[in-house]
Amino acid sequence: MAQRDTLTPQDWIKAAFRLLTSTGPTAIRVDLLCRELGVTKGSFYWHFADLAALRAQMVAHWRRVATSDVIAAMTSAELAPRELFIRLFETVLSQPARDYGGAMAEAAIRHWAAGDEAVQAVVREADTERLAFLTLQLRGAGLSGPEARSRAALLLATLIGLEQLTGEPALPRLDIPGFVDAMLTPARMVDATGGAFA
Amino acid sequence: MAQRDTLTPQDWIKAAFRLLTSTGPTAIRVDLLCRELGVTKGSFYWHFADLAALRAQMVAHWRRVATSDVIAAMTSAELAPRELFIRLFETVLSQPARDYGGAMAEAAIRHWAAGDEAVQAVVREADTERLAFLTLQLRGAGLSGPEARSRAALLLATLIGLEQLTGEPALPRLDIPGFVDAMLTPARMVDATGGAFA
DNA sequence: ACCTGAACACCGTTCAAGT
DNA sequence: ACCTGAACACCGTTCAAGT
Repeated sequence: MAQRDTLTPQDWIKAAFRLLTSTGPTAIRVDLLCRELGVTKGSFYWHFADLAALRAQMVAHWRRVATSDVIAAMTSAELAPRELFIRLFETVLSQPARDYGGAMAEAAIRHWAAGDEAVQAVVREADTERLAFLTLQLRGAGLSGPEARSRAALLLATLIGLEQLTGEPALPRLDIPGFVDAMLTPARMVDATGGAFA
Repeated sequence: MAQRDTLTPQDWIKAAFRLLTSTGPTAIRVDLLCRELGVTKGSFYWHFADLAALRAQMVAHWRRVATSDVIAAMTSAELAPRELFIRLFETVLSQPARDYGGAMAEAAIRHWAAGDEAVQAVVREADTERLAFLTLQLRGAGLSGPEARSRAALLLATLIGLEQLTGEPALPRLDIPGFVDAMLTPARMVDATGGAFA
């Protein structure tokens, strides 16, 4: 593809995401990456210690684009919580538009995390950042602390799950505003001991 | 481990899930499986055409245990939708109790699906079956057709997402009954053209 | 029918040598 | 600094031979 006379880490990472989305996770191989970039395998090992190092960089890129950048964009848009959540769902549901692999990347990354401590740490960071952001928004919408935390985790789970489902069993038409409204509506929370929760 | 004098496919599948949960997805290797079962590699290739065939059997097993069996158990318990949903969430949140790999299996299977048509077909079947079951329950709880379908997809997404999050960023305490109540509460549904939805 | 043991093939990784 | 080309190592797969 379009390349300058010397390769950058970004070139390798982009090529790897391209292979991931086009052919699947097994296509992330040194020889295929090199064919894609028109170099030999030694070049790869000058830029990266091994394939695990490349995956680590892919995960770092995903963390930035899929988490921090999204949160920054949402924050700067200064939307009310309700509209912000609706836009978040729309972003997740319009998967193919993303350039870092979309749903395939999420599945691959969470899979890699199971066998790679470093990857797992980054995924945890991303989830924690998302959770804190969602909790903040829900507090802003008037929910109590415990309730905002609970609903934030459930919202995050829904977003992650939808990412895995998009395109799969032909999802029905979703009433996102209705769902968001339901999530913004406080419930009576009672803890296991029977005492008031909030 | 405990083995009769001749191995069954079940022995291999169980060993593979054991390796998956203990060491991660990269541990599903012919040599490691054989060490675990006390045989040589030729034995594996008498039972299975290749590793892809073993994975296909693992996916088939997951589909039965994680989908059909769960639905059958829920159905025979004859619970009201609200209690049924609460129990479903509890089942998902108590991951380690499962014997087919739990959350790690879900991530691995959805990852394999990206590069394997046969696996993808089974995952699609499982999702479709879950979706139909949840939709049926929501209709039983009094939601309209379109609303039940929408909420069923969002419920399924939440369950799948929670499976990926369990244990990860130390989830806060979740108010599952409150969430279920919110999902059972009908919303005014209006479609994109502005007309009444249901 | 079920498994052994050795061979082969593929792809990840290394490294001395080039520019 | 960045890459080539050849070598090596590992693990998936095959297969003739054993019981």
